[in-house]
Amino acid sequence: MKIASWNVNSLKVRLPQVLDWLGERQPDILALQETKLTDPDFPTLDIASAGYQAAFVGQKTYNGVAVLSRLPLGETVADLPGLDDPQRRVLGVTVGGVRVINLYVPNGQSVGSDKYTYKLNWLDKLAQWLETELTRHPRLIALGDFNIAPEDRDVHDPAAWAGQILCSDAERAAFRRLLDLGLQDAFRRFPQEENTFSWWDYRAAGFRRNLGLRIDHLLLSPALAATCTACWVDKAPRRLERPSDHAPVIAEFDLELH
DNA sequence: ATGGTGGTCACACCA
Repeated sequence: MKIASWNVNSLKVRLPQVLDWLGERQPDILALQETKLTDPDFPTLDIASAGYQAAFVGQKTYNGVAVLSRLPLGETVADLPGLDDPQRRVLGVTVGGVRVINLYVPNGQSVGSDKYTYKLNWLDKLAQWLETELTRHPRLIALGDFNIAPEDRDVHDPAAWAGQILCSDAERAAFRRLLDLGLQDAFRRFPQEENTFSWWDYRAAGFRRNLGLRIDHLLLSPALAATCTACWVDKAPRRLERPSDHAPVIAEFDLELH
């Protein structure tokens, strides 16, 4: 069983790449962020033709999340409890006994800005909700674009990024709080090459020079972590023409969904 | 100093 996360930065533009990638990698579940589509515009038929059902919640221009699955989708939720938020950033779905929580964490813009305050409050509400969800669902994965580089080794130039947005102490503390709930960073359960990232700025030839950050994560409950056999970043789609600025991250499990 | 989107054809907003 494979579960993946990919911030596609417009599903309208990236749909051909997503369909190709589904065919190549054959994930059981794919969580998408930044679809930037309203629900009537979601490409349900194209995705069904590829063999996947879809749950989605979107808005015009910004945000938007979706979960694609080969198996039927169960209980769905699209809001963080305690946060009255028109921004479509959360989609929880139960698939084959696994609780899948797809997240597009706010970017935060810059430390100290209004958007930064919103991000930290959002992460506080997220932690409270995940604590509850973990009591209800032993097998849980919280995955997506967290917009947080958890440690200096997740940053191409830690000195330049020190204290900056995506790397600030408060953001990293919010990420650690999720780990303190018992969630495990799937990527760090396995040996990895140094300077492996999941996002590279479009500007200044960031990808070619590997000036990236690891901000896309798959966090596993203990029961799910026990079955995880691999976690890796697939850089291939980032090399294509007109790529997303993020690469997909995949976790593999010794587990059959049913 | 790039890219996606929207609403206009030049630029603002967001990442």
